[in-house]
Amino acid sequence: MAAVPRAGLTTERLVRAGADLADEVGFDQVTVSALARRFDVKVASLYSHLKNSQDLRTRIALLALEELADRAADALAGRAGRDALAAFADVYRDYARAHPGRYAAARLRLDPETAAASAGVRQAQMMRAILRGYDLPEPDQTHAVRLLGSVFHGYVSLELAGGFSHSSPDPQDTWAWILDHLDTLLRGRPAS
Amino acid sequence: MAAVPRAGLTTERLVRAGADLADEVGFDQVTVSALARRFDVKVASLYSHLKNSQDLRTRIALLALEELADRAADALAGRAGRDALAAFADVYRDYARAHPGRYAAARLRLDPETAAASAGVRQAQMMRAILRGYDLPEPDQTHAVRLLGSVFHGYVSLELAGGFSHSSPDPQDTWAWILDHLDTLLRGRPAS
DNA sequence: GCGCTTTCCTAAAATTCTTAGGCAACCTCC
DNA sequence: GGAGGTTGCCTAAGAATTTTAGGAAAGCGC
Repeated sequence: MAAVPRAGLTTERLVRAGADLADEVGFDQVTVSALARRFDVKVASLYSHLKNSQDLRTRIALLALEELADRAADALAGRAGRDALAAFADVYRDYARAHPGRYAAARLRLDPETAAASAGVRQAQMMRAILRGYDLPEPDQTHAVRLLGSVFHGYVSLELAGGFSHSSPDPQDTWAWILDHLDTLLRGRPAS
Repeated sequence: MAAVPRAGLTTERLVRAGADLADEVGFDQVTVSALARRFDVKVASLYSHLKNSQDLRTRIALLALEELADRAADALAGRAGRDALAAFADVYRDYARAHPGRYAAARLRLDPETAAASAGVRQAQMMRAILRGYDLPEPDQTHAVRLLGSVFHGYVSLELAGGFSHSSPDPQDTWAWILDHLDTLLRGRPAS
């Protein structure tokens, strides 16, 4: 009898392949069936490694949050102030552009306890670390964390949705303008 | 024979009901089947009024964009400066909180020509009208349009995703803080 | 080699999306 | 008021996805 080689499925590999699939065809096109096809395996086989379709999506989201946090941590090393702010912001923007499916996954609504155990927490901590350089008293610091989160997510999200495409000025210039003004705002001094 | 009363389906009614459904169960749970159940009608019957499932979602998105633009236009009447800015921002936030499914629909990626014919264009025009009160030269005005869009969308989106829940300070305070600082930023003078 | 666990399978049910074609209700026009 | 055309909703059917249940075989430890 022909030996039937194992495909070597693991939750890890499935989630990573699911993330790649998301980047290629969009997060909401990620399906257990498509993933099975990619591994040339029957659909039911995946259910030994994944609880269900939602479980797959959640795991991709957690992977994306980890990757984002890792990159942010790297980018922040040795930086402070405006430098740190820009580095952090660029990580977000670059990640979203390079991995739109993963980025969309990271925006998935997680139930509170899953969210609390995710790398999203690390991201918030890094944001606070950046803001320490601006010496804001509470509750301003928290307000600022929320503002930065909103701007970064909002901008990246709109740019990804094609909101700024084919229009001048260059989105890159807007990005720099925004970072400049955020820096100024956090310093409490007027823009040039 | 028992008279079989017509359900009175129209594209209009279906889209409105679909939007309500989105608010109740989430935009991505909006399905042709669920909509048919709601009208107590067979699924295939909807295909006389809707091209397909994607068509339904697109129409809900366009409805939401119209509603948002209408509310924004109402809110802006007779206002200028910081007042107009806050009124516009509150329309977004309030709409998203009252109609989360519709708001999610409004974030749907539309193909460029559909987007160009949507009420999204009116929203951008209103944003520029608000900014005329701040007297910004180009390209700063465009940068500012993008910044405001990012902040409004980003904040509302994060708040809706539960990002600020159960944490102090009150999100309402953050919202006011952000609007204050945006106003200041646009004026080019330091915050108090 | 012998069992045990893991891995992947077949089979089957439920749900959704979509198209094709039919009958009956309604509107128009004589 | 009936004839004919149009519209509205139907039945039927196929394809895809999700999920569960249970089976066979591969590879591990002894």
